[in-house]
Amino acid sequence: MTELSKAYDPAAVESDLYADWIAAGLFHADPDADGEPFSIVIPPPNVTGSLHIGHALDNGIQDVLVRRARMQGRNAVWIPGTDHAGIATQNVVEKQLAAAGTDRHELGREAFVERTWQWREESGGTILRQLRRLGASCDWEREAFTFDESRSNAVREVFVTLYEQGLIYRGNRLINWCPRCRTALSDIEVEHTDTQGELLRFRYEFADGDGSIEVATTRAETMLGDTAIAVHPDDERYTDLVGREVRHPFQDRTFAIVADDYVDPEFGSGAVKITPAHDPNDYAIAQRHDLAVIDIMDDEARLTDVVGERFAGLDRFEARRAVRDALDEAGLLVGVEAHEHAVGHCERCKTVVEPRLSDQWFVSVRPLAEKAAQAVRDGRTVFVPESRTKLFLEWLDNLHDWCISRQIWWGHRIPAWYGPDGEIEVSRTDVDREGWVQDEDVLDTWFSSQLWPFTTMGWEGPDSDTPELATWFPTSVLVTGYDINTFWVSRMLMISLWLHDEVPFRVVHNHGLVRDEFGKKMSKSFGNSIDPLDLIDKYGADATRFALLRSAAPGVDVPLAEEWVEGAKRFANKLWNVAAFALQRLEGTEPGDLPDADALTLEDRWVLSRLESMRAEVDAAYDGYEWSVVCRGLYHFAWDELADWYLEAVKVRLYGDDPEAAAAARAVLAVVLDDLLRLLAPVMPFVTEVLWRALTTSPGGRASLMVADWPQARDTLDAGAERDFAVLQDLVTEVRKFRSQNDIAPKVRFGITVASTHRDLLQAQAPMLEALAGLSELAFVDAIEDRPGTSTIVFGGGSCQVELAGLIDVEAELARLTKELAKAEGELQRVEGKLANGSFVERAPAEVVERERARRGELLEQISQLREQVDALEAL
RNA sequence: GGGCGGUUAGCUCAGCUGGCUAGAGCGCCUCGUUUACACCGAGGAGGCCGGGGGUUCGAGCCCCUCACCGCCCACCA
Repeated sequence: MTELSKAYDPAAVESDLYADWIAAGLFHADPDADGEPFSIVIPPPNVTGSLHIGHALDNGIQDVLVRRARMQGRNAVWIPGTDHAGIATQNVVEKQLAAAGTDRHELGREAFVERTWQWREESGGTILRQLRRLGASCDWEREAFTFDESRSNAVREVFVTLYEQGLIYRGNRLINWCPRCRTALSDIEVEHTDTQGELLRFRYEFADGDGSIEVATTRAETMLGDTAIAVHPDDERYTDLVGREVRHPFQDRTFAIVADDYVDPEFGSGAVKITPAHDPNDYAIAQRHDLAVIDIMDDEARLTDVVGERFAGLDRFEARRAVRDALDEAGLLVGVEAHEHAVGHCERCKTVVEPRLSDQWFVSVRPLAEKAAQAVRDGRTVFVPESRTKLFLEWLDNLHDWCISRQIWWGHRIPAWYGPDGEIEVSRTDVDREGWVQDEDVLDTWFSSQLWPFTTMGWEGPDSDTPELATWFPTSVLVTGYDINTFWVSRMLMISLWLHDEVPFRVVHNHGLVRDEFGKKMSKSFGNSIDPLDLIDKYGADATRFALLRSAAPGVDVPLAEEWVEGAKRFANKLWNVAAFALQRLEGTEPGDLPDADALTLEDRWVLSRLESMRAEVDAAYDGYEWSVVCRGLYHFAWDELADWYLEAVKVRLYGDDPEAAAAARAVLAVVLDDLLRLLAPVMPFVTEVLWRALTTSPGGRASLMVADWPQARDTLDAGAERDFAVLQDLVTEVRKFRSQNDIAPKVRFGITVASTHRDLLQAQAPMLEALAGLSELAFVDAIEDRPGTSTIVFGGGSCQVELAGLIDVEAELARLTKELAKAEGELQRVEGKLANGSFVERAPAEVVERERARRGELLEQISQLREQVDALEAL
């Protein structure tokens, strides 16, 4: 046992405790150890990142899960690591180069990659270091990196396997291109935002000079690559025109009008200009009609020479204006109107994405998606909340092939080699032959992170047979925001089922996004973001975790304000003081067996019953990922029941002169506190550990709450005790109310005369009642006889009479009573109405009707007493 | 264009399969230096549970409808 300081100071204990846990090896797990396996792999944060509030929530939840699993005796591991984050990391290093007045091309590929590795050695560990501040109990000996040797071997193995199975192919197709990053992007790396643009209507003149046809576009510059005009085959306005040629106004060429179902006759003129190289729909039409494809832009989205001298070299946005002016000049512009439409932006740098035709590598996702969908439908992986399931399945159903090649340098190089005669070889080992060169591109970051649940356990190929895989794969649960279900969760499911015929995780727990206290998204630019490290500095890791989890429910966004974290710190401090009190009074009593039933007082039986009911509720909430319920249950029990009532009630015995009674009280208090600390430990690991160690002298001397047993159900539910205690609470509360409303100082003690059906109970508990309500004595009578100069306090179980002489302010008391009377009469009216309703009495369950009848009785009683009191006061 | 979620006290939210005399935290008001805690204690004020309709003995909870807000998905120029 140790003395506790007056207030809890998180900073004073957290780092030492964390070091202590590490030194004791408590985070490290052994696949061969006993216990039902439990495993989580961290969603690897980008090496470029630093801990933001969303990570704090995500990892806080994971830590809660793994800490509880350990206490439950499971063989639990939490594997940490980071993602090399291809484009994001490359951008960071490129910015540094730009600041230094150079760029990656000047540096050269090899030196650039070298430099990026160096950057990651120096700065890449930031976020994992910060996670330690949060208390994350990761098995740091197992830290992995998506781009380290083992993970890279796995990536190559998977690429080659899928290639051999025909699921990876190279093709010249229209992809999303970021002209700033100068790389291809997958569909989901494109963010669509509604943008106000212009819809330009203009005419193409027929080649024979006889008339024209009107088309519309939001991207005027693309007309420089038009190779057809499409109309709907059933559109009578144009039936005769199909097959006719139009002349390009700025280029010396003509092209035809074609008919295609894709065209919506209702939109615009019903005729669509077709730019196969720069629009996915147009590309599809071009394929159907065997149209020419003219690529008009370079990789920075500048127009190339093919568009003709007038526009060559212009940026696409300059060109948009230039083409518009040129059309106007040529008398072809029909009109310009404001037009809102969705424009795709690069997820990483927010540049407008350009559809572009190029040679890329793709994964054919259909077969993989089907397996994944089936596994989810079969419940082999379940989503929490369940409502995400449907969304996820629908998304899987509509997947397009996945473009996996990126024209950047930081990432896994594609294991394909090209021979001098255009041969391609995809290989597990480097091709080192004269004249052969490796593909310049690297793989999408998600290609490696999709393998994470098994590569972190040492999988590098079908022959891998590590104990980690045997024990911990599939993982137990994956914790992420719902925002990356598509990016990552889906791909892990697909690839894992495809390669192993096994789901990567049994549960996907989606939490929400952290928002500010008004529900606004936290963002640096908006100035409402909160730095979790600041919170930890100011309020402690426990408070930060508790505040986040307290408003977290599956799939629901989490609002957070700094004051709420402050509130959580106050909770930690409250616990601290509860324990401080206990330490003073326990006199060495250790948590152990409960005293015999006959040694338990009413408040003991009450608190043990409440404890058990809280334990059951909280335990179930842990199982259901209902974090706010977990937190609320623990908070409410600790503060409103243990501290406010039990501790106060138990003082009578602790300060009393009956040693046996005091010993029993101490034994119960020790057990209750011990269970509470255990149940709270996963959420607030630091303060609970300090207090638990202070309250427990373990024989080994170095025991930790981290590996203490998780509380089991106790046979202590006691409805009778709860009912009886509620009577006492009600009496105490009513007396306090009377005192407060009549401005009677706390020091002033007064006696009451009680008439109650619970006379024996109240009589037995008189010392406690006197202590809690500040009474000088309790006298008992069969019935209150109303007398002038007295007031009657009604409580749920009877009433008591107070001599008013010298105690109260008559006017104020009268006003209060009148108001209360009106309220009671109003409610009586409601109850009478219900009971007067024949069908209610007939059809409602008997117990419900009975409850209303009883309520009527109580109200009648209360009203008559109130009336008597009013009369009595008025007589004064 | 499609889908999902929300609308309950000043703010942020709980309210499970309909029985609520609708709760919590923060904020607000009054009182209080009672020997665990002023990072506290006691008490209090404050809600036509978004609008309208329906089902039911009974609706914050179920159904329909409208309004507003938020999010996700989407290759109509």
